[in-house]
Parts: sequence; C-alpha cells; structure tokens
Amino acid sequence: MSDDRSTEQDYDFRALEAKWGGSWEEAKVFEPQPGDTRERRYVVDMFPYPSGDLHMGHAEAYAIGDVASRFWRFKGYNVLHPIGWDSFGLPAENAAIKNGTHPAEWTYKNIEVQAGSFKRYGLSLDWSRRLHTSDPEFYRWTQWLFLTFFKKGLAYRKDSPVNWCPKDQTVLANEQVVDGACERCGTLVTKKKLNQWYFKITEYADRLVDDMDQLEGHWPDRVLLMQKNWIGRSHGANVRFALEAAGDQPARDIEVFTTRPDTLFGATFMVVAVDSDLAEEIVAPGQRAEFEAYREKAKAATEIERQATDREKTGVLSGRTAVNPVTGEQIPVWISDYVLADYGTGAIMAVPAHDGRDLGFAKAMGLPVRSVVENGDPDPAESGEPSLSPGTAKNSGPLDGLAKEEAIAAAIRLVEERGTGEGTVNFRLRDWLLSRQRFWGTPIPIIHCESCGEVPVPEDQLPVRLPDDLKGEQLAPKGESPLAAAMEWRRVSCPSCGGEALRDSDTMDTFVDSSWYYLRYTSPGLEDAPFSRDAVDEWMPVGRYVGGVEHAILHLLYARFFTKVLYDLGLVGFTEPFSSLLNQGQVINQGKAMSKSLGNGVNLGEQLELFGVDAVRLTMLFASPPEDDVDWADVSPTASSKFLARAWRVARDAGQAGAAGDPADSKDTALRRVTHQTLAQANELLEQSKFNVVVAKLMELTNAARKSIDSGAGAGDPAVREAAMVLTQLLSMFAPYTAEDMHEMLGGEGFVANTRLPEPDPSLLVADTVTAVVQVQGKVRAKLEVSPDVSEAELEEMALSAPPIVRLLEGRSVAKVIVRAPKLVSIVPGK
RNA sequence: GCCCAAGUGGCGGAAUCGGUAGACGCGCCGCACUCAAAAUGCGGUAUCGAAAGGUGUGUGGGUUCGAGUCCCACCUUGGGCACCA
Repeated sequence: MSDDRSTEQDYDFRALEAKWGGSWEEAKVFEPQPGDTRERRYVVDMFPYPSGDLHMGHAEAYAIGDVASRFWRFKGYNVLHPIGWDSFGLPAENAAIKNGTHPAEWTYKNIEVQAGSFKRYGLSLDWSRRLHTSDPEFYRWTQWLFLTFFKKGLAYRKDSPVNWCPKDQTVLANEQVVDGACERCGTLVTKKKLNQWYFKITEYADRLVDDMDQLEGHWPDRVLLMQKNWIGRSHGANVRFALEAAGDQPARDIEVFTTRPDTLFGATFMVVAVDSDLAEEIVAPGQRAEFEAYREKAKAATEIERQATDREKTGVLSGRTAVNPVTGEQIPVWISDYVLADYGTGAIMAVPAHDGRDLGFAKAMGLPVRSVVENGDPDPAESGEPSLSPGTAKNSGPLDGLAKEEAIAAAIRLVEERGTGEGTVNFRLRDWLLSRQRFWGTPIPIIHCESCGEVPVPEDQLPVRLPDDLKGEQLAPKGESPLAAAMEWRRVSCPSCGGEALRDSDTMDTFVDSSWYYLRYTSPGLEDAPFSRDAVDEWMPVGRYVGGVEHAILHLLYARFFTKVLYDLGLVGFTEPFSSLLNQGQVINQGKAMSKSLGNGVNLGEQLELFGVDAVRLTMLFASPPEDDVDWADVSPTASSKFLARAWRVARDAGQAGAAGDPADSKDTALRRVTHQTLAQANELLEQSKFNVVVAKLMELTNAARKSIDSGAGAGDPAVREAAMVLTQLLSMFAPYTAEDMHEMLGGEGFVANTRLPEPDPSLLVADTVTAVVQVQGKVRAKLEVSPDVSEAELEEMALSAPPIVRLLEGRSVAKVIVRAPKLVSIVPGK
C-alpha cells in the first residue's frame, strides 16, 4: 500500500489557473488560421445577454459547448468557436433610466465583466471574432438586412390591434405573450391598435414546417414538435356561404375556414368573431344596439377570462341569414367571442354535432344539432357530448357512406365544382411584429416622407446611429419610442425628393439581431457586407448549437426564417442555420430554480473561488446528461476536486519517473487495454454528447493507472505513461487548466489543446477472455470464462456440461438451446 | 381539455441490437496512516434471508428462450399548446 502524496509538490488549482490563464489566447490556440484546408466545424453557444456577471446556468451551457468544440479540435477539424453579446434590450434601458445614464454605459461595463469571467472559465473561444449587436458596425448590417427584406416586400407596416405591455410600454410579439401576460414582467397584456412593422414570416410557414425533415434526429424532438405546433399548419377548405340581402344591406358571401368540410351538411348556423370587421359590416340595424353592448362587454373581459375554455358560451344574433351551400338551408348567423378574429377568416360554420365548442354554443342558444357522421357515438343532440370519433358520412347527400378522409376530399370537390369554395391550408403562425417603442435597439432605417411615403435610408448612409445624448429620464417609456421626441435626430431631408421628412422612431425587436449574428462571426470586420458568401458557406451551417429550450420557438424559428430568406436572396447557400441543436438543462438548487426570493441562489464566482474552474466545469458535466437539469444540492464539487487531484498525481508520478520506451513492450497489457478502450469509448460517447459517462470512464482510467503505479508495473512503465497521456488529453476537454499542467509534467510540447487524439489500437480493444452467461429459462445459472472467438458449438457444449447446469437439468430434457457466442447461452428445458 | 417526454438503490445517474440491471460518483459503514483530526489510500454498500436461495427498473397485463429496453392499459411527475374551427 503506498501513499502517493509522498512528494512535497501537490495539486493546487489556484497556481494552475494563474500559470495557464491567458496563455491560450496569447498563443492564438483557438483562432482558425487562414489557409487551413482541413474540414471545418462550427460550434456556437447562444450568445449571452449582458445582465450582470455570468451565473451557474452560463457555466453549464458554455462548458457543454466547450467540450464539443475541443473534441472536434482533437479529431483534427478546423474548429470555429466564437463569442459575442446580445447587447441591445430593455434591462440596459431601465438601468439607464434609473441611473440617469446612457444604456451603453451599463451594457459595455457588464460585457467587460462577463468577458473576464469567460476567459477565466477556460473556454476554447476565438476572441478575435467577438461581436456586440449594439455596436454600430454590427447594427449597420442589421439595418441593411431589414432594408433588403423591405425591398423584397418581406417587411411591411400595418395598423392592427397588437399586444401591448402597459408596464414596459411597448408592443410584444405573439411569442412574447405567455398566459395573457408579458413574458418579461408578468403584467397583463392589453390590445392596442397601432401602426407597426412586421416581417412576413407567414410566407415561409410551409417551408419552416417542411424543412424540419432536415433537422429530424439532430434537433431534440420536442423542439421540432413545439415549432410544428406553433406554426400550426392545418389542411381544410375555405367555403363561402351566401349571406342574404336584408333591408338595404346587400347580399354578400361569408367565407369560413374548416378542417372538416366533410361535416358541411351538419352546419346548422354560423358564427362571426365579435371583434372582427366582418361583424361590424354585416350586423342588421335592428341588432346593432345589442351587438355593440355585447362587443363592449367582450372588450372589457381580460385576455385570461376570454381564454378560459370552459366558460359558458355567449353571443348575439346578427339578424342575418346565410345559406348552407350544400343543403340550401337557411341558417342564422350569430356573433360571439368564442370565434377568433385573426385566425382563418374570422368566421366559422358551426357543426354542433361534431365540435365541442359549437355544441356548447348550440346548447346555450337552443340551436339545432344534426349528426352527419356514423361512428357509433351516441347522438349529440341527446347526449350533450360532441361526437368526435371518425366514421362514415351520413345525412350528407353525395358524401353518404364515405370514410372521413374520402368524405373530406369529396366535399372539397363538391364545393369547388359549385364554385363556392376550395381546398386550402391555414396556419396558426402570424407575421412577426418587429417594431418596439423603445430606445436601446437597432433603429428602423426608414424615413417617412409626406409625398414619397416610406423611403429606405440609402445604403451609404448606414448605419442610422442611435443618438448618444439621450440619458436617464429622457428614455422613460411614454407610449411611444423615446426617439420620437428626439426631433433633432428625426428631422431629415427625404432621400427621394429632398423634402422635409422624419425618421422612423421605432427600434427593432432584439430577436432580429440574434437571427443573424452567427453569420457575422464568419466574417469579422467585413466592411462592405454583413458577411461574405464564401465565408458563410465554408463554416455554416452551425454543426453544434448549444442553448436553452426557452428559445425553442422564438429565436430558433426566427433564425430559420432569416436563413431561408437569405437563401432566396442568394446571400447564403444553405436553408437551415443549425444542423444540430443541443438544449442544456438548468442548474437548479434543492429542486427549485435559483431565485432571490427563495434565497437558494448559488454564486458562480464563489464556487470558482472555492473549488476552481476545472472542478466546477467537471461537476457540471459529470452530474447528469447535458440536457438534464443539474441540482447543485445533489452534486459535489469537492469530489470533482479530489478526482482532478488524483488524475494530476498520476501525471506527476509518471512524469517524475521519466518513463521511456514503447508502450507495446510493456507487460502491463491490462492497463493498456483500459487506456485504449477508454479512448474508443470516449470517442463514441463524445460523439453522442454523453459527457457524464465520459467522465466516469476517465475516473476508471485514473483508477487503473493509479493501481499500476502503486501495485503493478510502477510509475516508470511506458504503459503508465501512455495511460497518463491519454488521460491528460481527454481530461483537457473538461478541465483545461489541470490538463495543461499534466501535459507539461509529462514532458509534452506546447499545449495539450493543440494535440490530436491517437487512434485506439484495435488489438487492445478485444479482451483475451470474456464472461459467457448461461441462462436456464431466462435466469443466469452459470458463468464461463471463454475465448472471445469461441465457436457456437464449443460454447453450447461447455454450457451444457457446466456443473450447475448439469445439476439443474437433471431429469429434464433440453427443448432448445440458443447460443449467442461468445456472450450467452440460453437453455430452454423440456417438460 | 389536447399533444409530448420521463419514471432504475438513500441520492446524481450507467446499461449499442431485446442478452450478467445498478458502471462511475455522492452519501454511509469498516480498515490503514495519525497522539488525534483533516487529507489520502484500501475494502464494503439494491433488497429479503443466518445461509441456500428468492425478489427487484412506477402499476397491471402481453410478446419472447430471454424485457429497464418492444406492445396495450393505467398511475405519477415534468414540459408545450390552450375556444386555432
């Protein structure tokens, strides 16, 4: 039994961090070099927002990206792994208002703090490509891209009721409204009619769904599913119902969208959304007073109330009658708030027998219910439950007897022949509202001219810079952008007619910035374009994109949309930006998200002080698979520290023993096997991002090497040296400081980060004996040590003659023997 | 309400294809070193049983020589969507 603490020199993470800190950046270890022709790989971590210093969540996310990046470097790829900051956004503005300063002050101060922490954290980043979205050199190109979209007709302005956050005093995208409240501050969102800028993302809805095929298996299934549901593509038909003339109101059509045209014969009334223009247009004079009262009531209901799906249905008669185009029946047209104005056409045909909501309304208003699907369900008119099971059409004239899918097709043909409708596709997705009435964002580069309308700022006048003399209170929200009041900044001459004109005073949603930042990394400092086509095509798509699931829809959908538009414009040669996505879990504490109010926050800086960078990184990665949450209360950075010290001592001892010679000559083939198997397994596990298992394998390798040093071949054996070197390389992905020191102690040249992983020796991957299991009736009854290339016949023979088996089978016949050489024999005894 | 994912020791978690369940670590127990402790090292640790042996991957069923893994139903937890016609 030996004690490996015998030398006075011992593991000291503080000394290591001091010794190796900054050396990688100085030596440009992680900067791709021009002219490097090796295959490229691109690793991007979702860039941080500069609020305060890095926290535990960052520590996990960036550790994950770092292992991926270092692994590819070890495999010999030319790897790009950049960093930047998502540095526009509200918190900077709120801080500026509070402190009477400009948002840039707070922003860039925080960025410097975070950059320092990133460097300390030992990440393999290329610092030369660093970007900040709030830099004019960056947002100049955000503006250029906006104008490019604008010229293509993909950016437009319209008046519409928008989500408005009364606290933040800004509009919100649909995606930023959660349960009727502002995603950021939790205030209940109200509707406000405003003139706003939109990106026409709906034009790409089909491709955003279809191109997910490319991502299947490379993105988490749930993210793809969430996007699919969010886009909400549904196939169906638009059907026009003739609205009869009444008084001096002329006849016209009401168009509805339905996914169930097969139930058209069961449409016994229609419903128009109360807040739609259509309701306003068609309501009969006699019903107007009642309608307006109802509309006021509906408006007063909060979004939460309106969305409660189980509340009693309400509505008023429009006083008008429509004609069911297939039955010729006259049916009443109702107005209700259960129909959405901004989905489909804002009006529906109601088939109460086969739709729960329509049935609820029919029951409330005493309207007829007619079943048109034969499916064995009880009659909804009596049961009060909608009949939803698939079946065959009935009471439906020409459709009778057809199964659901055929009936749908036949119904579409029917309305198409009669010119009263057609098959169509509808989406839940709405256009992306991108303008914000706030200061700290990319100014929208449009000039409004009385005579010329919306005029793009000429390219040579970009960027439209934010004024830097607005401070503190001047930035306070007033319901319109703080820029609106900066008349000196706004007043310009029209680029088209030279007359007096005003700049657009809104800024862009920061998701516009993050929709293309990963492209800019490929072309740092480029002055005449946002990125070079050659550079993006060389690096893109991103081979490993790491970030939280909270961006499953928003950011990732927008970035995919941008990429498709840029592809159509010929600016990039690919249609999907991120070919592989990894969602890391959260770092929590005691089963709950860390928060000030719970008082369970863990401070990253403190953890780094206590245990060191390497131990914290290792703890994060060993705790669980990267996509699972890490509960800091369940893990032990102390244990990581101990392991690192053990590993470090292995390298120290091997280094001090000064081993020389070919590992192939070592007698310690057991250790060599472990080394090469670890190498092979680590390769496979890293490919699958199973970092926690890789760490377990490294612990086993460390233990095996320790054993050889203490009670085997000894520290001077070349097999020990080999083990120590492989350990050092693999460990460097997780614990870069410790590993650089181990590399040096082992007499390695330069940085371990610059080495390549050796190929495992295939002859060492097969053991000289394997344990074969003998099962009787599925239970393990004997184990045999056999050669890995034992024949099936031999193995069967050995199994049947093994004493425990012979004993068990005494007096019984053998019905069947299944042999899977060399691992298993399964015996089925007869009666 | 609809859709999805996951349930494995005291804990975090392992387990290519259906083939020895519980790797690795934490915690705990014991031992060595020490005056003692810390640190370090070594050993043990699913469960019932003295042992032989039995039982065990949320529950109940099924397929199979063999199921943590596949199928069906259910329970629980987490997530997404939520009057989207």
